[in-house]
Amino acid sequence: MTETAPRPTLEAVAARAGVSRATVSRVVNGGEGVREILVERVRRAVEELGYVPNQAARSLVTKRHDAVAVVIAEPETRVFTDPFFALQLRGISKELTAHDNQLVLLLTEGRADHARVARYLAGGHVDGALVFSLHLDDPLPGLIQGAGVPTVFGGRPDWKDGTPVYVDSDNRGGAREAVRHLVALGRTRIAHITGALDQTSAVDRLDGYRDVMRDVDPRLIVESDFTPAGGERAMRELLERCPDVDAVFAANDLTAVGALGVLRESGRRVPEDVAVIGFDDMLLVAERSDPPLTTVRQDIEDMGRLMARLLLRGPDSLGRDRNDENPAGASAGVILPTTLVRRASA
Amino acid sequence: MTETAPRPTLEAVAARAGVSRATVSRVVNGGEGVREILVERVRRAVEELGYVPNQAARSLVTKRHDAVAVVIAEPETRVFTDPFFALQLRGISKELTAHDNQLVLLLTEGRADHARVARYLAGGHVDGALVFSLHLDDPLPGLIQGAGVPTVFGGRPDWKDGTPVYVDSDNRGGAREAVRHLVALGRTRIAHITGALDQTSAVDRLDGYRDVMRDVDPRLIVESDFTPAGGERAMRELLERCPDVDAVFAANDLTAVGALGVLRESGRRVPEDVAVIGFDDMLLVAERSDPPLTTVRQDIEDMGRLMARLLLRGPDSLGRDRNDENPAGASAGVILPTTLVRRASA
DNA sequence: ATGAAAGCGCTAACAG
DNA sequence: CTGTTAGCGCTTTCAT
Repeated sequence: MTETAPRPTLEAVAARAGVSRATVSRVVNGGEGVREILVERVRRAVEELGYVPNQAARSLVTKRHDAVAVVIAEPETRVFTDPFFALQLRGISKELTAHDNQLVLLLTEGRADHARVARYLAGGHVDGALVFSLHLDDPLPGLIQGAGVPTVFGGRPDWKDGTPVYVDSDNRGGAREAVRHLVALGRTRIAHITGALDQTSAVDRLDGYRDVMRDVDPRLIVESDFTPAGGERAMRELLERCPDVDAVFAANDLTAVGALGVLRESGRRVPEDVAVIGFDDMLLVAERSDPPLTTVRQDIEDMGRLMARLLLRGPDSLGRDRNDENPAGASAGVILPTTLVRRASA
Repeated sequence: MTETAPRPTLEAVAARAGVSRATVSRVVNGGEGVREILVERVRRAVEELGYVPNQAARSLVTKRHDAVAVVIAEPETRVFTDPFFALQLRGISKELTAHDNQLVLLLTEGRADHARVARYLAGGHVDGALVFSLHLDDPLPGLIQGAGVPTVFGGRPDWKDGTPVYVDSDNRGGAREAVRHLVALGRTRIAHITGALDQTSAVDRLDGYRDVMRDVDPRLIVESDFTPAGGERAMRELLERCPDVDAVFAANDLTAVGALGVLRESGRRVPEDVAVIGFDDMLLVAERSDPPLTTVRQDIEDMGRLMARLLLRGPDSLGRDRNDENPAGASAGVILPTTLVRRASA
């Protein structure tokens, strides 16, 4: 259709405003130290010509890109079945937009893409990266760390060395609150169906459960995988091992819903016979399960926003304040609070 | 931490390989017409130095960016409650990656962002755009069309003038298939709960329903909004207006689930008394509803992939083949087939 | 406060 | 087939 009309350049604006390119550049970039009268003149020229700076040319000299990469590893997982992902992106997008940064999305499907992503990041095309990697053994975070790009992780990374900057929900605290609620309800045989334990979120939730249930009967802990089917399997096993169970804290809502089904099928009433609590507050399932699920909510969008903010603020802004209370080696993580949402299941 | 180590340039590689910059450039861009021996030498130098082309410098001269924008308008809508969005992005990402293109994500939250997006696209930062706009009266598509960037729309746009390139599911055909199935089941009082009629998908599904139900009792059509709550409301109204309804085709799964609840509550059995069919095959709800939902599936990921492919292939590849059967004015849309997935509800 | 000039790293004619 | 030479559009000293 329309040939890409040649866009006006700085030169054109300068000519039109009767000043030099340098002056136009100054005005476009804030207008510091330029006479008001000229600023005005340049502004008008920009307006009239519909001038938009050429980002490539600018980047070439400034070495900045005003763009950050968001890398999401292995999206086959839960990422594509729940709104997590979308909410996170929304939070990130809002924050980036507010700072005039672009969002470059990098999705990876296994090893094959690792090299590509690493190369891209190392290639200096973006000013930073926000990375989500769900699995503990994922080599990608390591590669990225090696790419020398400022990075903020989503979810606590399984790191030994260095102090990665990350943002996470208070999985452990949220789990504690859930279990305490169950205790307050007078339940004594409180079980836990774990998530996939190769993810820190699952580990942390298990730890939170253990914090409250000090010397719990180990049979009350069943390992699962965050899926509804996994929840069903786990609940069956649980019922077999401990028919007297009177409460279950599931690692997420999907698992909880699976458990709910098995419980009903076994003739038990929820919450009368067995109270159930989930995690995530995934509205679509938590609100519409039978009975509606009591669960631990995390503010996903806020998490995304915070990650972006941390990244843009620069590597030195975190845990390195003037009055540094933070001895070397402390982890630079930000933990977001969770809240218990009471519905009918507990 | 680490200062951005100065990245090696073409110059450096050239020096190391003992050739000119031009030769290195040729090799890096395919190596056509360069002696094998030199190609080899350059390749090694690139390898050893860890050279990565500076995209900004390249774009500056080629005017290409190997990047496409994905703009998703008004994500407060359903976009953030179902996996649609994520699947679409995955399809797009795969295709773009295969062609070494980057994905720049532009999310908009209302009018305020329109100008920003328009400016960005008009700014010539990307080679094309894939745009999703759900609402008929959304001004964004118009702005984008005006930006002069090659664009492919996701979902049939509500266009009068021009022939926008778009990809859509066969909403109308899918609806027809669903309703025909209901007819084949021997149902005679087949109702339709529509989606939000300011979206073409809802309109098309309604049209599909009408295609089969020629002179249907108008009271069997209830307008709704694609939400579970809307489905409940609509189903209540329907039951009141037509207590003899024996089947309902809901505009999507969420709506269908809402209807399911009301039906159960009213003492009707599904599918014995009333058969129900949804649309989308949103696994999380369709598979786990009670009873599991018979529904029309669309291949969302494929839709994304196709959009990207169309865009990369260039504006002239579509409906403009040598043997042009397509008179001027024909719409350049690609419609993807849907499939009826039978579960228990119909 | 403003302009002149020198590149940023790369590709694309054009010679040779 | 390979090297030389111009810029692409912008920022940034450095003078003025």
